[in-house]
Amino acid sequence: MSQPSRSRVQPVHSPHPGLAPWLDRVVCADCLELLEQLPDESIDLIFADPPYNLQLAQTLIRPDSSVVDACDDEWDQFESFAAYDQFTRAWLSACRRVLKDSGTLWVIGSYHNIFRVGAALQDLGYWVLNDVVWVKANPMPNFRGVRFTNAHETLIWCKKSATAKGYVFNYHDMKAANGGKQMRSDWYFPLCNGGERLRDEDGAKLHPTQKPLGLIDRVIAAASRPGQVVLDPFAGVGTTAVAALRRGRHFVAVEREPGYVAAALQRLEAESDGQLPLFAYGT
Amino acid sequence: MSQPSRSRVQPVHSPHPGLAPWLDRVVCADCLELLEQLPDESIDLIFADPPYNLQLAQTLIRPDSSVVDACDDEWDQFESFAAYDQFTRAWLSACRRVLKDSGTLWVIGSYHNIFRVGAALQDLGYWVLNDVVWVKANPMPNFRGVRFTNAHETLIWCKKSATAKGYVFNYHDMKAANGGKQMRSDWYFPLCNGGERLRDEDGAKLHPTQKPLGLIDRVIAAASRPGQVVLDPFAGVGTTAVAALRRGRHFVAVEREPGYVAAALQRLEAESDGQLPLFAYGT
DNA sequence: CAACACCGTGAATCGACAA
DNA sequence: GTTGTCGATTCACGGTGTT
Repeated sequence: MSQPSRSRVQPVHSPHPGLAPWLDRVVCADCLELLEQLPDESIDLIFADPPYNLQLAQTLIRPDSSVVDACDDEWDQFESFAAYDQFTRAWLSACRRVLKDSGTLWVIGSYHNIFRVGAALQDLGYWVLNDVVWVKANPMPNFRGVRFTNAHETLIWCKKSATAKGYVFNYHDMKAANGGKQMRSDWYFPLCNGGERLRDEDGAKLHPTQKPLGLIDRVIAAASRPGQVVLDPFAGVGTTAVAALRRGRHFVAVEREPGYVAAALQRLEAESDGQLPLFAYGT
Repeated sequence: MSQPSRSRVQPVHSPHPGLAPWLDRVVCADCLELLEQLPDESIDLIFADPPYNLQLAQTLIRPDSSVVDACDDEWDQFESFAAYDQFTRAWLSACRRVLKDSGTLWVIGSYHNIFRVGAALQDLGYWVLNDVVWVKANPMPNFRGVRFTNAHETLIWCKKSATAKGYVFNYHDMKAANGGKQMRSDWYFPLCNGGERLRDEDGAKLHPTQKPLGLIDRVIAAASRPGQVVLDPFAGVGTTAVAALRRGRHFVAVEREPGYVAAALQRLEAESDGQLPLFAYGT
């Protein structure tokens, strides 16, 4: 990891010392390499959407004989559960070092990986505050009729340790957003599609698993305050960064795939309408 | 484990050899002791609602009897998780031996234990088919307003191995029960209360976590056929047995606490209206 | 222009059996 | 183990085109 190669338009008088080179940047790097560069206890909130290790065995055909466009990307391939566990513990450990004692971590996953992630974070000393289910309005059906429709994903929300104090939970905002009743652990959102889904000129999706902005917005609105720093170690096409920007939070976005980084930068520059400093590439 | 001490009213001409002493019985025993008595590959469906009280697991299983610090000590957490994992792997292994190759296992839990259970069963070779969330119609609010309302629990449905064939999924029944559309992985049920909740003369709950009958009925209806055998290694007050009985499935119910066993027997005798053989106590 | 029909698609661990 | 055959199998939403 070298320093970013493009300088910002304006100097930032940051209340976040040591983060300046990466603050409000999308950095193209392996997340472990970048996390090594960040100071201890510098991050308020982490949202992580790691590879799910789907282990797809064959092509899936719909009843109308069309082929499902599966997530078969190289970055989602792991040799074994043991290899996935090692990867998981590595990034969770690195995140724990940079997380403030008052900070919290969110991870999203499916049954393929979430149990392993949950056990690993408990083993590392994180303390679970809630698990939350994203109930999908419009999931893909089970075409063969051999299982239940996979209609949800799971998020885990945890603090740094059982004894950690001072984490942010904007209880009243959540209650207000839920019609005056306490926000529950089941969240209903549609899949990311329509105009929100990023596509190339041919209409192909830019990212196989782009998350809905509304989902991440709720995470940021619930568990951070304006001016705090949100880290996304698997930033993809930058949905977390966009949500942070709109909510007035700083962000540090890390993504290994240059194509995703380019899409995220384009999205953020459109979002900020030229008012934001330029966003930087790492190496 | 001795043989049951009370004989049945009628001989059972069972298509389930080796299970006769425990078939359609509530056995008062530690589940590991009873599982040792069951033949290999004799069970079609297992529903397990294991304890997740870490303090309980610690006092029961921790090998040494050293005095531990308060439960907010990190080392203590590790010890506690390790003890719980050991307990989990033991009963999951025993269940896997008695499960038919075509059988499936369900486990229910909350964020306190479900990640550990899920990782353990994957490590043991079970293959997850679905995770299912029980979305609670009427959850207990979070009185202190420091977290989201804990409004769901998680069930994991798995088969014996990735290559196991022939598991039961009554797709059309589930579809019909869902108004003609595929049954999804999010199930909406109220908590067990009202007339369904078992209480003593003082109105106190007989069991702290009695599950709603509708939830377990859906599990049995989805994943077993009439005449098959359902095992519940943590039977509590016998909800699984009642559900199996009503659906025409045989059951083997194991529960360590005599008070719960007594409640389950009373419930089943009322349920069967004298038509069932007497239910047996183990030791 | 409104209403309707049609089509594409989404983190998916998606057969059983005989030769 | 591999291959070929037979058979059973989809929901919600958004975009486009037609009536």
